[in-house]
Parts: sequence; C-alpha cells; structure tokens
Amino acid sequence: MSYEDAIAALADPSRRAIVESLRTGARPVGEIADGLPISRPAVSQHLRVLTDAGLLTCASSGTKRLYAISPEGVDALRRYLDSLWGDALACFSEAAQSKKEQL
Amino acid sequence: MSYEDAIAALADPSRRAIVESLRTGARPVGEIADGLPISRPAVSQHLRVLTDAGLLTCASSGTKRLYAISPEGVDALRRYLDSLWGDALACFSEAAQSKKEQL
DNA sequence: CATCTTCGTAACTCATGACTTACCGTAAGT
DNA sequence: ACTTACGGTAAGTCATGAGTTACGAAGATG
Repeated sequence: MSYEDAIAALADPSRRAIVESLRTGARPVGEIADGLPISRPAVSQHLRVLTDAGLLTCASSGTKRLYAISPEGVDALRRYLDSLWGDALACFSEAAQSKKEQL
Repeated sequence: MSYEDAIAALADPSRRAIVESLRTGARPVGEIADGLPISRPAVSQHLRVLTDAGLLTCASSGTKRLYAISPEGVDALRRYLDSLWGDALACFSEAAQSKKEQL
C-alpha cells in the first residue's frame, strides 16, 4: 500500500516483466506465465506481492483471474519521486550557486 | 545507470534512509553513518550501490567525500514511472469504457 | 616523521526471498 | 457425477545481499 512496498515490489526483474506484460491491458495468470521463463506458481507469488503493494488489481471472471495495473499504486511512487527530484534540483542549484560565489 | 538499477537501489530501507538524509544537501560519509543504526562500512557499501545506480554523486574534499543526490538519476526513474502511469490510465479508462458498453 | 582522521575494501556470517514440485480448491464442460 | 482447466498455497532448496569486524590507503596535523 505504501510507496516503500511499491519500490520493493518493482525491484525484482520478474515482477517488472509481469508489469510490462500488463501495460497493454489486463491478462489472466496463465497467459502471463506463458510469456515468462518461470513457473506459474512463481508468477502467482509475484502477483500477490504486486497486488499487496497496490500496483495491481485483480478481477475474477469464472475460474480465470484478470490482473491489471493499478494507476493509484503507480501514482504513489510517482509522487514520491517527484518530491525527491524537487529536493535534488534545489540542492544542485544551491551548490552551483555557492560554487560561483567562491570565485 | 539504468532505471532498473535505480529501483533496485531504492528498494533497500537503509539506502532510502541515506537518500532521505541527503535531501537537504551534500554530506560526508561519517555524518551520514552517525544518523543511521548501521556501521560506517555498511554505509560505504550502500553509497557505492547508490552511486553506481546513478542516484548519487561524489565529490572529494581532502580526506572527506561529499555525497549528494543526482537529479539525473532520479529523473530517469521518474520518466519510467510516468510512462507506466500513462499506460495504466489508458487501460483503466478503456476497461471502464468496455464495461459501460456491456450494459 | 609520526599520528590521527576519514573512508574504502576484504572476508565472513546469516537472514531473506525467488524458485521449484506437489497438492488442493473451485468453476466450467461432458 | 467425472473430468478438465485455472490458479492459489505449502514445504523445501539455494543464491543473493545486508551486515559485521579487521585491515589498508590517503590526506590533514602536530
């Protein structure tokens, strides 16, 4: 749910591959697993982590389960990085300023 | 250098704490370590990972080394998430659309 | 020169987590 | 009711990496 969980979830290459495969739309578990070099149970475990982190949503349709990217989860991460980027820029320009004043 | 390395680097809580401590400006290694519950060598190793990932820059000043957040590295991550967010929103609105049409 | 500070590196331990196989529940088809 | 398809869970293995202590290199200081 927090952005920390989202970052930790996206740190794994397999989980990033799953998210990439969902960029074009929702997909069932088996279809996701077919496109990856890991077993279906492994995919299930990754899907759980991604869902717990708020990055994915799940919708049951019969025996199938459709997973999709959750805009809210991605946005939480986005906002954190925006804030970090703002501070980094401020420090950067301030450092450049004080360096100029030393001349 | 790539956004993958940046995500992996920020996945660790200690490394996020280091980045947080640099939000207000550049600091030497010892000062960073004093604010954390881990040893100075551990901080050094984390600083290496963060620097390799392009998230930090290092400037030597005598025996001291000043680390600071690198705006470029953060921006690379930011852009990745922006693109992911865009796709997620598109899928979300498309799904909502096709659900409406089913009524 | 001797010493102290500052920091990086080496070697090692130990916990975490990614993956596998095996199994179980549930919904659809015959 | 039986079987098949889909997918989550359990238990176990194994590699990765975060942390430690010990040591070494390089610049400041007396």
